[in-house]
Amino acid sequence: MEKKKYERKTMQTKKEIKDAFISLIEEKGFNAVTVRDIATRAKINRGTFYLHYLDKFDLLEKCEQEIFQKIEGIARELNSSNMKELFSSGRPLPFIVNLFHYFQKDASFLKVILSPKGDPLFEEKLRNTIIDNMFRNISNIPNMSNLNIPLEVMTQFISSAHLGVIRYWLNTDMKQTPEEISSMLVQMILKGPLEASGLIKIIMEQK
Amino acid sequence: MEKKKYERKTMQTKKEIKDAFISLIEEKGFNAVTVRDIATRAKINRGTFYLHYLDKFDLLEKCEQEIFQKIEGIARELNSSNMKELFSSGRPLPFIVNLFHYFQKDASFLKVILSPKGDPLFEEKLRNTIIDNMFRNISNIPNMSNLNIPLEVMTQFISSAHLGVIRYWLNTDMKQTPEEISSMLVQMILKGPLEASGLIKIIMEQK
DNA sequence: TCAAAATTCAACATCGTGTTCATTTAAAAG
DNA sequence: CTTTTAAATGAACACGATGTTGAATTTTGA
Repeated sequence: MEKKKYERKTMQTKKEIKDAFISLIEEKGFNAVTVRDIATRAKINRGTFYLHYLDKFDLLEKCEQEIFQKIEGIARELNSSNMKELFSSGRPLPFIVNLFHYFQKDASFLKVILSPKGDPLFEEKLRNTIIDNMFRNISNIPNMSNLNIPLEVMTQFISSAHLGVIRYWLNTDMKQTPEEISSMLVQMILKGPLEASGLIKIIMEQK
Repeated sequence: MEKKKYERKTMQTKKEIKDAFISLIEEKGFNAVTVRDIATRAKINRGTFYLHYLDKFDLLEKCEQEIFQKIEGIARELNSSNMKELFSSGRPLPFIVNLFHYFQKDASFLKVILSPKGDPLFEEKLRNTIIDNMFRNISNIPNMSNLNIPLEVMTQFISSAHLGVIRYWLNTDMKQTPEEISSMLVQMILKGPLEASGLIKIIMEQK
């Protein structure tokens, strides 16, 4: 009760700053947002902003850290899933499903930050996180060197495809359930997108 | 010979501006680059910059326009390829192969502009261009509404996967030939990345 | 009510911006 | 080589965002 005495007040101010920040990124893009803008929108003094953050980059970093801490939490609470089981079952990784569930909750921020108005570095970090958790126990597999396609090329393909679908899902207001969308993803990964969607069949049946 | 009299001089200055611009984006990212920086690096007066461009955003736009004009040229010179033939042959679309050939030439700019230090909107525009040219004659196909996976989800998956591989290829100094890398891509699209790479087989053979 | 913490307010030097205008430099043409 | 004319320079300007300071004020919890 010593250090937390005035915590509530501080937290409220920080929340107002973050809310203003997100709405401003959505409107004009992160780069165009100024500390003035944030202070005005949050109805605080510009000096108050600097009591909590070094600058707008610091604020961005703090916001992103929150997200990654939650993702780490999700990854930790899952027993590292068995790849072999995944591949034969055709079911999405529990990590991915839970990720979509979480994204649904923090959609407003994630949608903005993953858009072209947001932070390109965030997408890169998120891609790496997804790959790390997806192939967590794959490094010990031998004979990796003689793949038809370099492992790195494949992981870039998979992680980018995931991010593309995540971005689309957020931008279209999450019409599908987390289970539906992650199931689509795993089907496209396992069979290829043309086969999984059935499009290839339709095209082939045409004269 | 009326208007082009002093064209050479102008062009040289513009080239110096663009070269300085690209190297500066690579160093500090587009957002951190100032007109001052560009003028200093290009060894011109700051005022001279404004004789040619409105601001750094205008310069960025002009640079990107050049790229898209070249891509349009590539798309035009190809007879719109037959999807059915593509799917049964397992060969990459000529458009994609030619795109990689062109990317190899303008690699220095494309690598930078597609990186997190570049312009996120450029990637989005490039993704749309790729999809437009890939599925050019697909809108007339009936029964699209009852696909297993919404067409938009599939196209986001495919275009994002392509961009991921393109980014990787540029960042690793294009170790594969355009033919090789686009062949990997089409294999991953047709069979799925795990099957195409052979990784799934290796994992399944493990006890 | 009182003390501490959080916030406000005004002021400051610094830097990048975009514009201007007179001047200088350099290229093409005679 | 000289003239013409476009391109580039250099200096100055007002503006707005930055990050910092110190004193005053408000809010909070005890």
